[in-house]
Amino acid sequence: MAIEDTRRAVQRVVDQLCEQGILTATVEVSLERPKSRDHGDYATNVALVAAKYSTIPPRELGNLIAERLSLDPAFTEVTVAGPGFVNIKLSARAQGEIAQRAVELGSAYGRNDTLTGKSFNIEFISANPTGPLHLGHTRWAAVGDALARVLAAAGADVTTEFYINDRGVQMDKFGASVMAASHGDSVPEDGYHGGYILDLAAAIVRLHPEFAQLSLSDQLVAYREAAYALQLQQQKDVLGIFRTHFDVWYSERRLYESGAVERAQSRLEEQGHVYSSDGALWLRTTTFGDDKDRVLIKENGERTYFAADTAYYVDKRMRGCDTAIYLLGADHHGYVNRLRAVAACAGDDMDENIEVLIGQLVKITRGGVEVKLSKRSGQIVTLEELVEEVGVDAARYTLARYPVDTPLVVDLEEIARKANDNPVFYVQYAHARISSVLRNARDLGVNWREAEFQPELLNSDQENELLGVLEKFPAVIATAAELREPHRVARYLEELATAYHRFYDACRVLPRSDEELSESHIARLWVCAAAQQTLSNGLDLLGVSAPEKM
RNA sequence: GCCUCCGUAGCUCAGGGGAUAGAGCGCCGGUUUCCGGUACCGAAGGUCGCAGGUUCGAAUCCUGCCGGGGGCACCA
Repeated sequence: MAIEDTRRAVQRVVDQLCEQGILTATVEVSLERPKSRDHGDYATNVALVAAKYSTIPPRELGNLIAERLSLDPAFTEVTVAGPGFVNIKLSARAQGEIAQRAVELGSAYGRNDTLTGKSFNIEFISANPTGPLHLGHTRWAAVGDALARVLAAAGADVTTEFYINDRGVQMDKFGASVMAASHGDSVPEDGYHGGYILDLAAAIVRLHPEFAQLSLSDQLVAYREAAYALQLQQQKDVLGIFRTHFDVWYSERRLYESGAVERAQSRLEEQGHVYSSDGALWLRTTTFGDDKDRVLIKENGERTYFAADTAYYVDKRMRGCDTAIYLLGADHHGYVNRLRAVAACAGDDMDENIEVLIGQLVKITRGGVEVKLSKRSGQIVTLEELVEEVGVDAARYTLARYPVDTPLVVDLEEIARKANDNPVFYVQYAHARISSVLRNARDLGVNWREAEFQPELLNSDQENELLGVLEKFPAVIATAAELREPHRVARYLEELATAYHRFYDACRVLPRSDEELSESHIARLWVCAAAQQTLSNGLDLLGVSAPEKM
């Protein structure tokens, strides 16, 4: 019996009390899984909350609720504790059915419809195509991709998007740097200095020897465009290795070429938030909480980067998403208010249609010594290097298991050296261990799926605990999606792995050599399969593999 | 100065108003006749930055302060 069924049962009792005039108003029942097992499978504070609407003190109210609930055969024990908590113990049968449900739903177990009918556009990373992706982008690759999967698992329609900043002076500096390198000259002072510039230059000289014949100004363009194409492809390749998929790669140039910038501007003008001043064209973002108004078109006639931002937002919405989610680094937090104001200026609801998630930066240490990241000096740790050093699974899991608003310190040596102590391996190990047990069952000719499953046999503390954890999975996904916090999935998996290991330690799954196969073994195999499925589903949400052997 | 995030065990961090504040690492001590010991059990370790407030109840919500990170462009 799932938590929601139980909650409804309690709700019915509370509603009844209201109808009978014992409560002057009914209250929404919230049910939780208590931290301590002594407090039952489920607990509710409803008596404490409802006491406001009654002359009866909380504890007595609790007794009243408990009395009525205990009539339900699904509950073996309903008690009142402390100031008035009602603690509920499920029957082994009601609890055990969870295993069967998880197995039968398979990869769909955990999916729910809390966000069904809502569409999201999630934009993350959005790096300049002027260099390799580095660690600053990596947290977003892991978190953004996991968030997209979590939202989809909660029923939402999700589009992931990467915005390519391929216009402006940075691109020209990039092109000039590569051209200089290809001529054997030193790179301009304000250019890009990483070793990758030399590699790009060498590749282009090999692919396009004819560039040398062009005039210098034509060469600059040719080198810029060739380097852009190579660098963008390199970013795509690395993200592919990192299992981070983007549905849409949206180029800033396309934004201009498609007329989206003009369309957005006229949209904003229609809404009446655009004005001229000092020879420039402004958007009145202060109406919606920004510190100052922002310039769309500069005095010299050029559009600002901000103009492109507004166009991009309007374009996303016109392409059909309900909510545009932006994942930005803490160094961009000053953009939050203006972006929200843009939405409002475009006539949208800035609490509904736009969400900006700010993530704190990742500090990297290697053997306890901080690794300074600086693109200018070329001292960078790239996403590619990280993957080579620790692997995709460890990198993704490590970056996705923390809430994004806490600064993160990751020690590269520690992740690499102590791979076995890493939480990701703990979780993966649980999956591999179960896989092994199920393999052994197959080798013994045990066909547990065809045998009768008797959930009431699962009555030990460890089985009970494990089933309880399994049951929470859909709720964990729903919460992670609702709060945009995919790290909750990782934390949940660690809890599940622990519950499984304890179960495994206490409960023999397969018959020993001198034992006959019993219904109890069958029931435990169902639990194993349910745990395996749930671990696999959860790891998949994080983009981490679920190995059958390690 | 203004905005924002953070402050929880020696270290790295979980804890979306509830009961005795948790995990991993590190440290100390245990557990195995056969299913993966990369596991499990136990011990030690805390003024949850400080002070008020709201509440039956605050690590959690509010206010102020202290300390730290980041940000405050007609840059891209």
